[in-house]
Amino acid sequence: MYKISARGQYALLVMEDLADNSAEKFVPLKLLSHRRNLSVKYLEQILIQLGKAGLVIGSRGNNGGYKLSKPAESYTVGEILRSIEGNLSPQTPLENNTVVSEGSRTFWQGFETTVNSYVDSVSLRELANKNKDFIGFDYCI
Amino acid sequence: MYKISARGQYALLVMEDLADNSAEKFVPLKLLSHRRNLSVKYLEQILIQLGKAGLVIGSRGNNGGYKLSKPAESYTVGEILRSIEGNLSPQTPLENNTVVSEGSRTFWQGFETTVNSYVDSVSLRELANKNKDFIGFDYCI
DNA sequence: TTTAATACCCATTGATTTAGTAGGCATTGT
DNA sequence: ACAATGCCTACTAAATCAATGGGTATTAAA
Repeated sequence: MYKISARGQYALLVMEDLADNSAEKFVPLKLLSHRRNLSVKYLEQILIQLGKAGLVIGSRGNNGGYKLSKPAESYTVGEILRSIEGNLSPQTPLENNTVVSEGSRTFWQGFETTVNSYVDSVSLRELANKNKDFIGFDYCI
Repeated sequence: MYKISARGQYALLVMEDLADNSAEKFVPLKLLSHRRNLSVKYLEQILIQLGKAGLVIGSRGNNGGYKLSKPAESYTVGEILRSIEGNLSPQTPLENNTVVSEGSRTFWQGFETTVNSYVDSVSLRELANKNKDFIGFDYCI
C-alpha cells in the first residue's frame, strides 16, 4: 500500500518534540506521551528503537528520559525513518525468480535512490518548530 | 512497510509483456500467465483492474485476450502503479488529530510530489524490452 | 537505605491488509 | 453447439501492524 507506517510518522513527531526541547535535559516518556496523546508503552517501543539506532540517548531512573544524541540540524529525516522502517526500497521481493528487463531494474533502483535522496535532503531542524509557538515541557500534567 | 505491493509490480511486468507484443493482437491470460509463472486467476484480477482504469482493453470469447489501449510510449509507470496501488502518498493517516508543524506538512507534501514526479518520468516503453531478446507469444504451450 | 520514577525487555492480542485460490456467469469466434 | 476466453464475487491463509501489558533494572532524591 506504499505508506510509511504510523510508527515511522510518530517517530518523526517525537524527534521534533525532542528537538524543540533543550538538548540538555532528559525528557521522560510520560511528557512525550502527554504531548502527542500516545500511550507511554507504545512510545516506549519507538524510542527504544531510536535508541538502538543511536539517534537518542535514554537515561534511566528518577529524572531520566530521552534526549537527542546530536544537534537537531545534523539529523536527516531519512535516517530517522530508516531506523524505524528499515530500508526505504519501494520494491517488494517477489517469489518467482522473475527475469526482469534492464529498464525495469533501472527503474526500481532509481526509485529507491529518489526516495532516499529526498528524505535525506530534509533535516530534523527544518521539520521542527524552531521553538516558535512551542509550549514547553516543564508543565505539571 | 513502505513497499509497492506484489500486484503493482506484477502489473508492471504484464504491461511490459503487452508492450513487447504487437499492439494489434489480443494476448490471452493463459500466455501471460505462462510467461510470468503466475496463475491465470491471479493475473485476471490484476488485468481487470488495469482494464477498469482504461489502461488495457479486454476482448472476450475465442481468440480474446488483452492489449494495450494506447502506444507503450504514452504510458507513464506512475499511471500504471497508481491504477493498482491507489495514490502514492507515503503518509499513513494517523488517528490522533495530531497538530503537525508547518515544516512537517511541507515535508510530507514534498515526499508525495517527489515520488509521483519520479514514477511519471519513466514511460512504459523505457521499461520494456524494446523487443530486444524477446521471445514471442506465438508459441504453443 | 528506602522509595518513586524512570528506562528497558519480551510476549501477546486484535485488526487490517495482502497474496493467492476458486466457482460460476457472459461473450464470441469457429 | 462448443470451446476459449474475459468478467465477477467470494473466500482463505498468511503476514503485518498498532497497541497493550507484565515484569525487571537502574537511578536520583528523600
